[in-house]
Amino acid sequence: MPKSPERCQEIREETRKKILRDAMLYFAKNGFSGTKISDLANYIGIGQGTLYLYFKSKEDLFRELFAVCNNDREIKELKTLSLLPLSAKSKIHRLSKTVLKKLEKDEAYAAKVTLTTQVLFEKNDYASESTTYQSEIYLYTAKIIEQGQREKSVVDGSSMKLADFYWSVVYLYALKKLFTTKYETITADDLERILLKDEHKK
Amino acid sequence: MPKSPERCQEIREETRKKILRDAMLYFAKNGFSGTKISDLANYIGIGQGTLYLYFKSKEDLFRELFAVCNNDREIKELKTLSLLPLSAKSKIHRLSKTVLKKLEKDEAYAAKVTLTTQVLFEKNDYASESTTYQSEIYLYTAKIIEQGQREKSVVDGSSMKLADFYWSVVYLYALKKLFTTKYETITADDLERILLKDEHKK
Amino acid sequence: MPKSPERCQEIREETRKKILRDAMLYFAKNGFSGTKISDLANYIGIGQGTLYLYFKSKEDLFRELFAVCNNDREIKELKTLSLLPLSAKSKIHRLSKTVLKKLEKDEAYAAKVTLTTQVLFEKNDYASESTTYQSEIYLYTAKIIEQGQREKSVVDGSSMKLADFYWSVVYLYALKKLFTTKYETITADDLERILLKDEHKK
Amino acid sequence: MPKSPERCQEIREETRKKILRDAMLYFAKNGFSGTKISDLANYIGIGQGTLYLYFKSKEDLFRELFAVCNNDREIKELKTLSLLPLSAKSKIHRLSKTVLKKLEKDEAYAAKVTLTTQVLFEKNDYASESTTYQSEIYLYTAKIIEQGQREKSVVDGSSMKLADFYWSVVYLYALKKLFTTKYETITADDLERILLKDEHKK
DNA sequence: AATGAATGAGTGTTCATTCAT
DNA sequence: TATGAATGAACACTCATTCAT
Repeated sequence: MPKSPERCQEIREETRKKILRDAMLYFAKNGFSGTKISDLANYIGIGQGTLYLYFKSKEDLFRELFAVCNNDREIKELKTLSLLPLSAKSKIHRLSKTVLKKLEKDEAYAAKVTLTTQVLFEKNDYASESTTYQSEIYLYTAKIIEQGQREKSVVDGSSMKLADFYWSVVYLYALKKLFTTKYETITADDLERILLKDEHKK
Repeated sequence: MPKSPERCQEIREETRKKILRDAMLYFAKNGFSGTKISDLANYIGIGQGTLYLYFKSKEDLFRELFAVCNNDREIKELKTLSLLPLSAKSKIHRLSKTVLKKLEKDEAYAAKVTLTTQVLFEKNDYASESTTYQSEIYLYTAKIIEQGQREKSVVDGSSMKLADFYWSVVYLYALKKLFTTKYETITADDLERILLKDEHKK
Repeated sequence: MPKSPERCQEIREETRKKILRDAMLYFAKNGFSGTKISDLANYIGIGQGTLYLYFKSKEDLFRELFAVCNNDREIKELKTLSLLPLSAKSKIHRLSKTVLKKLEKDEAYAAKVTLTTQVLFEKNDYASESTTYQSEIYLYTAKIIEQGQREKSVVDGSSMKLADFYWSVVYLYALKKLFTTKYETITADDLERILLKDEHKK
Repeated sequence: MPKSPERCQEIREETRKKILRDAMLYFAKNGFSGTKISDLANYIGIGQGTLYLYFKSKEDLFRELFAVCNNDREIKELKTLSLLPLSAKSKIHRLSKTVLKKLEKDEAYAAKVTLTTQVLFEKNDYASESTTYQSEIYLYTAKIIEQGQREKSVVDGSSMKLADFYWSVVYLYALKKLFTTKYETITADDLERILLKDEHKK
């Protein structure tokens, strides 16, 4: 006496989404080896066995999670930004404001960033995937930086190094958001200073 | 006839030191729950049982490790620096150069920093100790920052926030040192830019 | 769909009972430190892990076992007997016959008695609980003995000492039952002789 | 520069004796699997390694201990007693007094008895040796009992069963001596009552 | 001969995964 | 489909035995 097959499929998809969403936060807070399936299932509010109806293993769940994190419209947005007919300085300003706002409002965003970092700690096997993803983000950021260097608004130095520096700081504050109860977040000004030559005109 | 008691004591102390030193690196690279006692013992080059002659449990070993990390002359050095009759700018310059050099040369330093960060990930119970340690480091850094703000060489804003920002970036590059095979390190200039108002005079 | 919750609870309770029952015999035969969890689980016919779903640790299992042993209707039965309007001699006779029959038929009874004794060997920490339990048994036995001394059918001497003597012999034959393959059990007459003055009237 | 070889040998023998003596008590109180070599060595007051200069293994030490317990002049004494031209009643009286006095004064005797019993609990493999030993003791006791039955002073029944009963009670009070802090010991009268028909002549 | 630090096989306990319901 | 009880491989820890001194 099945419900309409489509509806059924729909429900499955919803549960799967819920698991991914909740697991992301849980893994982010506890790390891979620090996460027990029993605790995780309990946190999500489902039975342990149910997890295995949706994912082959703990490893598999983490892998998919990680893929979801990196499969994003973020790259597109950044690409679009980099192509806009604006000064590098204002692009950097816009980017910084957007990113800090997301960090502030969206815990899932922080979790996503944290997971990416965690891979460095625990699961170096995924590092290559991570790198692939980052490289796109870095690529477009580096483009903006190079534009800024031509416009003399951005400091000298390897554009990739600077892009990495910039995003590393973003990662850092994602961690802080997730793990520190009371922290003072940096402002867009602080974040921009990593790249911008000076602020004396302000 | 027994071994000479003094020599015996000496050997014990040496072994203990060796364990702490090696375990620090291993824990830093693998995290607490990612570290198996058998692997760790193997890495150090001793039997599993030997570990338990020196430390009551895995937990206990980690705890002591963590205490060692935070019991340091570093605080003193920073305090001394903060009291020197120098401009804030040159203090910051000196500090930045010293720290980056240490990061480059001393893997143990990177490990130490990483462990402190790891506690945030896995073992929030130690967070308070960590905070205590950091707060002293932060305090003296904040003093230098305030001096710089009076001298108009350092950007405006909460001195604690800025100190936190500065050291967070240092932590970040410790992580990179330990986990990333190929990374471009930042320069002292990059690090200083976090605090300094502008560099147009350079 | 979940199993019906009531049935679930029921199963849990049954398994728990089974573990307690089987473990009692196994511990009785092998002692606490002589019992390996793997062997015990195998003997019961469950997985090692299953034991830990029902009991926190080996220690905990033993403690509960011990509590079960001492939580008994036996005390009540003895109390009732002591209050009946009968001669001490016939009370002692009745008690002796009952006890010897139980020893003969019920291996669990022997195991129970043995565990109590074992505590003396290995786990003196529980001795006080044990003593509490025994003291009630002893108390009512002593009452019967005192009645017998007034009736001149029971030998002189401290009633507690005699009660202890009587039950000690019972314990002894419980041990024999459990550990000796071929042994000649004593008769009720033999057991009674510990207390009764003479049998010349028989 | 050795001491005279004989003296050397002598010292070895003394140490060996000391180990056997102390180990007997320790094993008796803690059981075989309940005894750790480290604890035992500490109790004796020697290094762990030293034990292995005198005994091949823990097992070996226990085995020798057990042999020492059973290799005794006790059998001879009992044999002599059984052959004396005395009434069975007075033989039983003499035996009972001697045994109870030994129990009272000599902790080692209690330990010896306890070890024998322990074998039943933990190390059934030695049971046969134990039985051999006991059988001699039992044999001579049974002879006395049979004499008593002819003389009408001892109760009817299998003489071996009665001998076993008698010695079991002795064992019991050895256990009590070793493990119970405060206990009331039985008198020779109590012990004799196990065998003797009546005491109305007293 | 004596020691106690070192070892690793063995034991207690946990946890990812399976499976009966 | 959903559950959680059951499992055993894997892990933390212990302890009889060895060995350098």
